[in-house]
This record gives sequence, C-alpha cells and structure tokens, in this order.
Amino acid sequence: MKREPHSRLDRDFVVGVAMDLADREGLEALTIRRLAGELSVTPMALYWHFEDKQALLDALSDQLWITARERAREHAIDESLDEWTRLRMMIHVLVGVFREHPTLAMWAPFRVTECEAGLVVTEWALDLLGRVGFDPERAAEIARYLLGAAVMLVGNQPGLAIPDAEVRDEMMRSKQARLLSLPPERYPHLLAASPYLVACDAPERFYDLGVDLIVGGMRSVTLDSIR
Amino acid sequence: MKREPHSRLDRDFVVGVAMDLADREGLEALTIRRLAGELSVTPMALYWHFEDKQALLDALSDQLWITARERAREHAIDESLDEWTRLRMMIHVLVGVFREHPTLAMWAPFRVTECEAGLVVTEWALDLLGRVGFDPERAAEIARYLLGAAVMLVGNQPGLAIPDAEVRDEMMRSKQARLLSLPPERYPHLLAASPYLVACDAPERFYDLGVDLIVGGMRSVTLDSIR
DNA sequence: CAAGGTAATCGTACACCGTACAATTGTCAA
DNA sequence: TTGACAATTGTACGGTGTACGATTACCTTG
Repeated sequence: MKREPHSRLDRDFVVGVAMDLADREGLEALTIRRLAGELSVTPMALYWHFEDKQALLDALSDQLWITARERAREHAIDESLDEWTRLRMMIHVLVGVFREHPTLAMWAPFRVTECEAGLVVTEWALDLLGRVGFDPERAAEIARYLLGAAVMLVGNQPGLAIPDAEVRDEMMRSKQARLLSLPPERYPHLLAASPYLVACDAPERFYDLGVDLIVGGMRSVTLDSIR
Repeated sequence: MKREPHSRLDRDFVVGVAMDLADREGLEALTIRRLAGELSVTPMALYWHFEDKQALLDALSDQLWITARERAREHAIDESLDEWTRLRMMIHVLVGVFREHPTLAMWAPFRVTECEAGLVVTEWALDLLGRVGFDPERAAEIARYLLGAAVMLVGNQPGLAIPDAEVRDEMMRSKQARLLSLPPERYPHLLAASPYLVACDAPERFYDLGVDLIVGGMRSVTLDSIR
C-alpha cells in the first residue's frame, strides 16, 4: 500500500489509496492533506491529477460503477434467465458492491449518468425493466428508485459513520440500553423490536430481505401483477 | 424573520431560523457563522444554546419528527381503517414531511430513536407492521427500510443539492443534452428514458409511485401475499 | 434602590479544511 | 548540454467548527 518516496504519483494509484483510506476510516478521514500524507507527498501534488476534491470523489464513485458493471455482466446478463430473476440479480450485485465501500456508496447515484460504466449498467436495467412491461417513463423512475434503494439499504446500516468497531459496538450497546429503559406500557412494540432496530446480527438475511422488498415493490406496480 | 437586535436568543427561535436557512440555501449554507450573522449575533453565542453544531442539526431533525408525529396522529391513527392503508398513509406522511425540508431529511433516520417524537412514530409503525403479520424482528427491519426509503425518495431527487433554481435547471438541461448525444445503438433505452432520468416534471405522481413501491414491497414479503 | 450572582454574549485564538498561485524540481528529447 | 514541460513543492488565503476567558445584561435579594 505504501509508495516508495521517489516514484511519481499515478492517478489510479491515488484512487486506490483514497478508496482504501475511505473504507478504513470513513469519508471524513478522506481529506486532501491526509491522503497526501498517506502518499508521502504535498497536498497540492494531488491537484495535478485531480481538478479538485470533487473530481477525486467522482473517480472513486466511477470505480464503484466499473466493478458493478463487471459483476452485472457476469451475473445478470445471461439471456436464458427470466427477466425478474435477472433484475433481482442486478440489485443483488449493486447491494454487494455498495456493501464493500459503504461510505462511498452515497455518492454513486450522482455519478451514474456521468460515467461510462454507470451508463451501461443503467442501460441494462432499463432494458430489463422494459422487458417486464414498464414504459420508458416508468422504467426511468423505477430505475432511480432501485438504485436509491440499494444505496439506502447499505447506508442505513446503523453506526456506519463510525469506522472504529469498538466505539461502534459501545454506542450500540448504550443505545439499546436506553431503548430498554423506556416505559413498557407506552412502547411495547419498540421494546420487543429494540435489538433489531439498533443493529442487525444477520446482515446477509437483512440484505436478502431488502432485495425482496425492492423486487416485490417493482412487481407490485406492474399491471399484470394482479394476474 | 429578522430579530430585533436587543432581544435575547431563544433555542426554538434559533432552530426556526436555521431550518429556514437550510431550506432556502441548502445544508452547506447552514454554517455557525452564517447562522449567527442571520441572527445578528456572534458565532459563539450559539454555543450557549447548543453544545455543538451536531446538536443543532439534531434539533432540526427532531423538529421533523415532531411534525411527522402530529400528522401521523391526524391521518394514520384512525382505527377504523385497515392496517395496510394506515401504513400507506404513514409513509405518505413521512414523505410529505421530508419533502418540505429535503436537505434535512437525510439526518432524520439517525435521530429517530433519539427523540421522543421519533420513538412515538416508530412505535406506531411497529404496531401496524405487527398487525399485518410481521414478527418483531421482521417489523424492525422493515421499519428501517420504510424510513430509509421515504428519505431516499426525496433525497434522490436529482439536483437537490443546488438551491438556486436557475442554476439547477441549466444543469439539468446540459445533462439531458449530454444523454441525448449518446450513440443510439448502444444506449437505446437510456435515450428513450433520458427526460425522466434527469428530472421529474410530475413530482406528485413520482412520489405516489414511490409510496406504491414501498408498500408493494412490504406486502410482497408477507406470508399471506401468495393468497 | 444598590449589590451581587448568574445567564447570555462577545473577542480572540487555534487547528483544520480546500485550494489559488508562483517557484521549483525532475525527466526526457533535440 | 540545453530547453521544454510534466510533476511537485512552498506559501498563503479565506473558510470551517470551537475552546477559553473577559465582558455584558438581567434578575433577585438585601
């Protein structure tokens, strides 16, 4: 990960280190000075490779879309599968990519129509949505929903902003303790649900439910869902 | 809106002005110095009423939950209605509240279990989710989804971060122009959908669709949805 | 009505942020 | 060897949140 001090900077390498930093310590730690320090270089050196910080964040988002496109090509393109399972796979792919870089996921929607890979993924999604019967307007709206929901699923994970696992666990403990100390006659359901509100110990199951909710929602707004 | 220079600051009044500022010019304009200026006061004066800036943002979020609770009480509590329409009304209420303060909406989920009003709304939602057949764990997970999806619906509105309507329109125009200049043989669906991807001219219909997608998703994961 | 205590505000200062601009280095072709 | 030019540095500016102490304004008590 470290870079020998006398080699030159390389845009892709910077993106990699920035990604790693954001994943390890969160978006707030991804500062120009900090990143420059990580690269043993002056802050302004980064401005040769990126117009400004937003351009750096854009490059990171684009990276997400690139891996999303690759995985979608692997899993959601098989024409022998029916369209609904391909749509489901696509959402699963998106959620998977976002889960690997949770703090960056929130920027991805803003870049989807700004980078090649994002456009390709969108085109595939619109194609599938058209095949299951949505007209272009509906397909566009649902594609936006689908993308936003995938991001929201991983971004809504409680305590995502706290990179330090120890601090995060402590915060969750105290949070649940506070919930448990609520008056039971006023908040019966909340008390019963408290362990699942404050954290989820079975993330795999949770994300599967999330994908079900998204796909189920889409199916329910098709005309032939009445069948 | 303005405050006579020689009256004292009042926490609720500060919250009101801050809310207004955030609504008018976006979250980025809501800075301590700027807010203090708006109140004809020194930045540090605000620190008497709020421990830090996060506490101010928390107070704003809590305000959202307070109005959400009031409206939910008006519309989603009527016991004569069946549970699914009450759930739908609740989501509609949430979306409505968030739409009025789009830039603040993204903070609301973090505060839902930290303020009285948020707890009450959550309790009601969990109650309804229990009535339609979800066990507490499922109900908790779905409540989180529901809340996140409502926020996402309004936060995903393209160009939300640009408060200036003129600048925003110009950005949307150029964005769509870029989409329209894409090679039609590679991006046929994207071209057809481009006007609806870049903006939505019928927001009411769009949000109705969003609520349908959320409710439909929930219905689809109930056991008896197979019927 | 004067005095004192405390709630509220101000002034100054610090560390951090993104980044504009000019000067400087390193590297490679002519 | 000498430009030319890509890449990096150094310095500085305006912005942010906020710690700390001095200073007001007000209200209660004697």
